[in-house]
Amino acid sequence: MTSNPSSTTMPSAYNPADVEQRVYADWVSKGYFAPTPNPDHDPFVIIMPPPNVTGELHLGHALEKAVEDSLVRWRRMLGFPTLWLPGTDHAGIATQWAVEQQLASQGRNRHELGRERFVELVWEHVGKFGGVIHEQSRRLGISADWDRHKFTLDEGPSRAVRTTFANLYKKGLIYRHERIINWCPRCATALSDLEVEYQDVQGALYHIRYPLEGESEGESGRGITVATTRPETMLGDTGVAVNPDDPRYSQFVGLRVLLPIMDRSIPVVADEAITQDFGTGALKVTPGHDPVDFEIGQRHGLPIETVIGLDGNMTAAAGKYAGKERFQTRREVVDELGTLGLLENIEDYSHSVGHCQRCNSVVEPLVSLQWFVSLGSHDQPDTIAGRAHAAVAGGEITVVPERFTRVYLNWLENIRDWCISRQLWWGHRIPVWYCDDCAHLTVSVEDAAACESCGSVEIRQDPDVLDTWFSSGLWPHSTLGWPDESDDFKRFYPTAVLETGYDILFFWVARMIMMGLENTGQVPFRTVFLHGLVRDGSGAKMSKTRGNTMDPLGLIDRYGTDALRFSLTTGTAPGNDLRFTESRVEAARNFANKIWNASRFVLTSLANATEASNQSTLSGWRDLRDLSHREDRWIVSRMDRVIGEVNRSMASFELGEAQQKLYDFIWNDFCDWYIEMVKIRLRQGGADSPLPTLVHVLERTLRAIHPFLPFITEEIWQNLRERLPGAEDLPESIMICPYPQDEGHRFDAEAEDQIGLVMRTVRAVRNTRAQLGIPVNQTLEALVEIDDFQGDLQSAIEEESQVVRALCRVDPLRVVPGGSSASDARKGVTLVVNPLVVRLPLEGVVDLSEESQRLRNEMDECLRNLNRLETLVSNPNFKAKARPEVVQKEEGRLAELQDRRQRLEEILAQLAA
RNA sequence: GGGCGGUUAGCUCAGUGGUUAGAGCGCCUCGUUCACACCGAGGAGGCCGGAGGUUCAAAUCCUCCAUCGCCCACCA
Repeated sequence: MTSNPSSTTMPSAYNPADVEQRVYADWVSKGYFAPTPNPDHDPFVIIMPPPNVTGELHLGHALEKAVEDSLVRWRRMLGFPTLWLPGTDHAGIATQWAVEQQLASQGRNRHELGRERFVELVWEHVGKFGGVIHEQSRRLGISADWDRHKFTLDEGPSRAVRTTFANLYKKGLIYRHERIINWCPRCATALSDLEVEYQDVQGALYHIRYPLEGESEGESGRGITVATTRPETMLGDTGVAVNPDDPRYSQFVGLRVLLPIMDRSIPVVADEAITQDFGTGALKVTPGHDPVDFEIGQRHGLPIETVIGLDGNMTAAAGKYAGKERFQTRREVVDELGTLGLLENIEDYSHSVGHCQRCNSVVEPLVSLQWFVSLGSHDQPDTIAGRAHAAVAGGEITVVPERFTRVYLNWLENIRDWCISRQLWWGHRIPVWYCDDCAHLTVSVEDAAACESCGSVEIRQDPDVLDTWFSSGLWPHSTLGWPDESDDFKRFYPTAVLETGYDILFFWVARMIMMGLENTGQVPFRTVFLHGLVRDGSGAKMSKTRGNTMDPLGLIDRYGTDALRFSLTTGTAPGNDLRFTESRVEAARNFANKIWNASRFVLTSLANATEASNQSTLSGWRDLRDLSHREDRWIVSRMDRVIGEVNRSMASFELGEAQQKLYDFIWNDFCDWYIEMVKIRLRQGGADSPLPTLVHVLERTLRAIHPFLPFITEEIWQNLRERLPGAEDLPESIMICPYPQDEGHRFDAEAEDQIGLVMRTVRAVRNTRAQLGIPVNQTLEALVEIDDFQGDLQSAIEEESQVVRALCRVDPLRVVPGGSSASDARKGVTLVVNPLVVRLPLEGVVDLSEESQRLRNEMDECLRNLNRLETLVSNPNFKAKARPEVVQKEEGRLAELQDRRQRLEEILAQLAA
C-alpha cells in the first residue's frame, strides 16, 4: 500500500475520519474489488439489489450492504474469485412520481409538457440525483466492483428486457387482454396486485333496497335489499346476486329488479360466491368495478358498465353524475337514495381498502386492456410458476432463514397472471408496434420501422412502459450480459447468493427466479438470504413521514463506518427485524476503540523492546513453533477455536454469531486476560518474550474480523506492516490476505484448563477483596493448597504464580500441600476454587461469623446442585440413553461437586473448632 | 379467514435438547503513573408469557391458551 497511516504514532483514540476516505480510495485504486481468477474455487457472486436511481441511502441500505460486504470480503479472503456487482434501478413509478410532485409544486403537470419533454425532465432529475446513493454507499466501505455497475435503462439491460418480451410473446406467454385490474387514478396507471397496499378504513355499510320491477321507487313493498361499502358503484350495477341455497331469496332468482336512480332493469342471479350471513345476503353486482363482481358477471353473462373513469371521475355511463368525482358521487348518491326512501340502513363498518403503494390514493378496480405474463400454475411443471416453485421446493435454491421457504411457496401457489403494462412515461417502452393498415402486432427487439406483416410504415408503438419489476426480474442475468453469451455471463451465472430484505421476496426475488429460469434455464442464485427491517427504538417502521429516520451518514460522521456496520449486524438473528438505537452504534464504536488500543499496546511494546533481545525471537511470530508459555498456548488455542466457530457461523449465514464470538474473544480473552498477563513478562524482559504470540494473535484476529470492520483493521494492519521488523513482505492490504482457519493441532485443552483455573482463582480473590473493601494497593498473603502436591498442577500454579500475584495483588503466594495450612484457616477467608483451596489470612479484617455464613451459603448451593446431579446420574435411563460424552461430562461434574462439598465440610469444621 | 414471527435481566436482544441461561445498554460499589474512562475490577438483577405433553434431560420439541406484531386473502 502506498498511502501511509496518518501519523507515525497511533492516537490514543481511533479516529475514523482520519482513515476511511484515504483507505477506501486506496482499495479502489488497487483494483481489489474486481474478481481475481482462481482455478481452485468456483466464483462467488452477489448481485447487489439495485436501489432506486434517485434514492438516498437509509439504514436499510446500510444494513444490506454491511451484510453483503461481510460475506463478500470473507469469500474473497478465502480465495474465491469474488464479484459483487452494483447497479441502479430506474424505478418507473417512483421516479416519475417524484418528478411529477416537483411539477405539481410549480402548478404544472406532465400532460402540459408532453411525453418527450417530460422524459427529458426525468433524465435531468436523474442526472442531478442519480448516483448520489452510490456515492453515499462508498462511505460504507463496500467492496463492490464499481466498474461493472449497471443501470436498468442501459443499453444491455434494456436489450435483455426487449428480448425477454419478444421471446415470451412468441411463446404465447405474454398476451394482451381486457380484464379488471387495479388502477391508480392519481398515477393514471395500472398496478399489479402486489403494488396495492390494503389499509383498514373506517367506512359504512349502506343497505339499499332495489324494488322489484313493476313497483315504483319509494313504494314500500317487495324488493331486495343489498349491502355495499361503495354506493357510487351502484350506477354501474348490472345484476343482483344471491346464494342459490338462501331460502329468503329463492323466489327472486330469475326475476328482475329496478336499479334506482338509473332506472334500469337488472336480473337477480344465483351464485355460490355469495355469503348468506354477510350484510343482507344479497350482493349488488358491478362487474366493471369489483373483481369478485367481474367474475360473477362473467359466469352469468352480465354486461360490464364502466361508470368510473381513468381519472377517478364518473363517466358518461353514470348518467347525471357524469364528470363528478367518485367520492363526491358517493355522498350524493347516498343523499339521493335517502330522498327516494331506498336507503334502509347505514352501519359503521371497518374494512380494508386498496391504496396505491406509491401515492397512497385509493385504488379503483376497473376494466381495461393490458399486457399480462402468463405464469401458469405451481403444479404444472412446464409453466413459469411451476418451475419457480420446483426450484425452491426441490432444494435447488435454499432460502435462509428457512421459514421464508413456505411463504414463497404459498405465494406461488396462489399466483395469478402478472399485469406488466404501466401507463407511465418513464421506463422500458413496450416493444410492440400496431399497424394502422392491417392491425398486425409487430413485436421486435430492435425498433420496428415497418409492419412485419404488410410492410406498412403506418405503425405506432404501444405507448405503455413495462412494470419496473419486469426489468429487475432479469437482473442477475441481464447485468452479466445476457442475452449475449458474454464472458461474465458464462463465468458468473448462476450467482451464489441473493441477499435482500424479506419485504421484497415476492416483488423481486420470486420474479428473478421465474425470469431467470425462463430465460437461462438455470436458477439465478443458489441461496436467498433475507434480512429484516430496521425499525426505530420503539419498534415502528422508519419513514420520512413519521420523522423517525436516522441518517447513516450522520452516524458514520459521529461514530465511524465500522461502528455503524457492526451495530447493524450484531445482536440480531437472520431475518429478524432490528430495533435500532444510537446506543448500539456507540457500543460498537467502543469496541473498535478497544481493538485500536490493544493494537496500540502491541505496537508500543514492539517499539519498547530492545533491539538485540527481540529481533531474533520476533521473526518467529508467523508460525509460532513450540510455544513454551502456558499463556501463549492458551490464547492461541482459544483463538483457533473461535476462528473455527467464526468460519462455521459465516458458512451458515450467522453473521451476528460470528461477530459476537470475535467480540468476546477480543475483549475478554485477549484484552482483559492475555494482555494483562503478558504485561508482567514484558516488564521483566527476558528471552521468552510474549511478543511473537502477541503479534501473531493480533494479526490473525485482525484478519478474522476484517470483513466486519474493514477500515480499522486495514489501518492497524498498515501500522503493523510498517513497524514490524521483517514484515515488508506481507500482502500490501489486509483485504487480500487469506482468511484465517482454525488449526486443530493447536487446540490445547490442558493450557485452557490450567489458565482457566488461574482465572477462576484471580476472580475469587478479587471478589473477596471487593466484598471486604480491601484497598487495591494493599497486598494480601495467600496460601494455595493442592492435594496432589507433586503433580502437574503444582508446577502449573507455581509457574503462573506471578500472574496470579499481579492480577489480584497477592504476595507472597505460597503453594502448599492440601490441608497443611488448615491452622491458618481460622484467621481468614478460605476460597474453594476446585481443585484448589485458597486461603487468605485476614485476621481482624474479616468477621469470622460472616465468613462461616458465607461458606454455609456456598455449601447450600453446592448441595442443591449435587442433589440434582445425583438424581440424574443415578437414573439408569440416563446412562442408557444419553450420549456417552454427556454422561461423562455430568459424571465429571458430579465428582467435582462431591470434592467441593468435602472441602467445604472440612473448612466449616475447622472454623467451628 | 389463512399463515408466519415475537413473548428470556429495568431496556434492546442472542441463545433449537445436556454444567449454575448470556451480551450490550442502564443501575450499585471501588479504581485514573505504566494500551484504552470510548476504560478497569467487583456486584445486584431472570421459576425463559401461561397450562398441559414428549423425553433420562426442555428456554429449546409437540398441543392448547393468552398477548403483541407482520404477511397473505375477492365476504360486498
